[in-house]
Amino acid sequence: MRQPEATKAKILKQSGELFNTQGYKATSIRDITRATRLTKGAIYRHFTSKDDLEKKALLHLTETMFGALRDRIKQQRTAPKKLKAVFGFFESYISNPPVKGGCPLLNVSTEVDDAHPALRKQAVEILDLLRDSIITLLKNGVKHKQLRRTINPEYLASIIIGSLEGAIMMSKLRGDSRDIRMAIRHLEQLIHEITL
Amino acid sequence: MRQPEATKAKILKQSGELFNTQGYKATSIRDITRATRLTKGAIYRHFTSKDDLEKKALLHLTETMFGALRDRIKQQRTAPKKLKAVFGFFESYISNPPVKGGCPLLNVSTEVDDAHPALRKQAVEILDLLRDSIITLLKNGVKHKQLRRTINPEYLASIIIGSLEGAIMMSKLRGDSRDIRMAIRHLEQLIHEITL
DNA sequence: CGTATTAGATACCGATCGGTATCTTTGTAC
DNA sequence: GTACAAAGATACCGATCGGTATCTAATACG
Repeated sequence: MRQPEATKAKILKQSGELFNTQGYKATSIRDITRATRLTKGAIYRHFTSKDDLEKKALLHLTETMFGALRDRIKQQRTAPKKLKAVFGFFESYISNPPVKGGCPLLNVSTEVDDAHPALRKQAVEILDLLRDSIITLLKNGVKHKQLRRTINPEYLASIIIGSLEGAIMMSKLRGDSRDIRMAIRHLEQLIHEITL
Repeated sequence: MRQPEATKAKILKQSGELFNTQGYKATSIRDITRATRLTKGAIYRHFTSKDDLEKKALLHLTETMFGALRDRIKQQRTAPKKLKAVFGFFESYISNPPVKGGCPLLNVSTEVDDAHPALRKQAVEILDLLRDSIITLLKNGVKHKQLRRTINPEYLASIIIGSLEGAIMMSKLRGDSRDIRMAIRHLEQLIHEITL
């Protein structure tokens, strides 16, 4: 019955859900022991401190998120369709969340202040990764003559991510998907205008 | 030296700043006593509980925010200019914040989950107020023949608020105003297209 | 089978949490 | 000036915080 790797994975998964729903500071070790049905001893055997667990749980959330996102992107062959797959992925945060609590990037970035520099750095890295993925996607679209040569990929990536994250905030707050769907409608129009 | 109203106002202001920067749950009564140089006795004289203080501090933040926003809107005479004033207000959250910690709506909405129903309800009310202000602004623009009759005010309001909030999240995380400025550039283009 | 190692449980640490009861100080009315 | 009410300080409550030392039980290996 002793499976340390499975135990560690369970702690990462459950604590990730708690951090992403309740917040990092607001989630106690005790909350995690209740969720995992383990004890403090088990948790501190696998992680050196709560900060350590926070960092690794966020990393796990990020990998889950980007894994699901890449799967969706891969299924499409052209840049416009790949972009729409990205939009669909963000809509799923409301309708069928890949991780509980919504977008880990949005959640962690609003929680971290200057007192939490490690998590903040990690949040910037997540944003950069997402941004770079979309920029690459747009540039490939230009290269393969699917998108207009005149576009500004950095600018468009910022608009796309910002619109989606803001809409997720609103939709999650209201508990319905209207705002995220409107954002997607707007972004699809935007993509349509730059599609060749 | 005894000025209870001034004391209460000080508690509201300082706790609002702390809640808005560190988070509501993450800010302790002790943090507030340190910031105000008062004691627990003083705080619990003016507020019945921490929950009560959280609610009233958020209300105070909201009033400050909408007060500053309305001032900017009033200074402009036409709907397109009033909208640009709204954009400028959101840009000030990064360059010269009217309240420390950025947008209270964004901050509170990502913190509240189902365990915080009172604050959540208040957050929805703030979003509704902001949304309705912009919808009214757009409808007045149509009425006075400044904006096209064909626009969808509810849709546009959602796009505008979402883009701004998402961009604030990114700009605050990165510590520079590039993302919020790009969002504003995009929204100004959007307004230009519907201006008569 | 016996033994070393390690996963995980238990019990405890000082500090801090939100909250309350009580006391002192201040301003006011007569 | 004295009595009274209100403002704020102090001291304490039980519960919980993150963290650690120690103990037990399960596995791997000879």
